[in-house]
Amino acid sequence: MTDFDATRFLDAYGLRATRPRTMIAHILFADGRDRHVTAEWLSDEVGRRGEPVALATIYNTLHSLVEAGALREVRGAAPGTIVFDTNAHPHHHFFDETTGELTDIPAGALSLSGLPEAPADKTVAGYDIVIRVR
Amino acid sequence: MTDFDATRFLDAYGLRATRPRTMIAHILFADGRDRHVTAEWLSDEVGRRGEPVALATIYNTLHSLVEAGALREVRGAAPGTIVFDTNAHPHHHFFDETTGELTDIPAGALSLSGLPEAPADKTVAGYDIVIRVR
DNA sequence: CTCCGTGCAAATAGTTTGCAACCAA
DNA sequence: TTGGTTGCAAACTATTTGCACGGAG
Repeated sequence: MTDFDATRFLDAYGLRATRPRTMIAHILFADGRDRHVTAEWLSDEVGRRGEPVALATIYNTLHSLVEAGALREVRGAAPGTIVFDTNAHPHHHFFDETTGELTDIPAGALSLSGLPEAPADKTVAGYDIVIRVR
Repeated sequence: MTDFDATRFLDAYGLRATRPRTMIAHILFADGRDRHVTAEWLSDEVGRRGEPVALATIYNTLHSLVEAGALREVRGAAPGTIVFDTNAHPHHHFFDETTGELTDIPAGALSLSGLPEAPADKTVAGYDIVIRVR
């Protein structure tokens, strides 16, 4: 079984260990796998495992986790849905236009050459590369 | 003045020259500049120049133009809004996280090395690079 | 004349907010 | 105790759809 300690995990990110957050942390981080989840999927999954959590709380928690740095919001997926990535480190994605599925591109498999300068008095905060496949 | 012929332009893309389409073509393509527009901005701009057009028609037209290849949908901008780019050729963008503004990156200023293989039986349809600045 | 395109209003989808009740520290 | 959290329902934003009317070819 998993020896994942959700309370400790949340604590490390400065978040109180409440019931919803504990469940969500388990689902997302217990096995250390990289996941791409939507609020809706997560809500369903929470329901499947026990007491449901209000959708608004799902969003709250996801955003808290993003802010804390445990999760990353992925841009470039189908418009109209936010995808959260349990891999918070910089990396890029395949986006399958047919299925809407998002897959990681193995780190280091890809790099940019000639990163242009940011416009005046702006700094580059990062970059997202989405390879669209069909 | 502009010698832009919207009817001819639309015709070239196989689209009938109706009033809404003519107005939109003028706004987007008359001066040949590259533009990033949202449906809402376009709707306002149409209103500013004369008879308004139903928002649904704005969307219809934009999608027709995308399908025809005159316009490109940009992924990776602020979630929840579709941005249409009058530059239909492959190129990439700066996304200003503060203002939500999208700017073109001069073509050729940027290239990708080590484009990874697409997952099994998929083909790469293209890629979008968004450089986030702050 | 015919059919594509349009306008309107209503429907959706996804996400956010306001606020009272609640509970971890 | 007390301020951070939650749940619910209602609000919102962006986009899409259904359907009758209208105009381009």
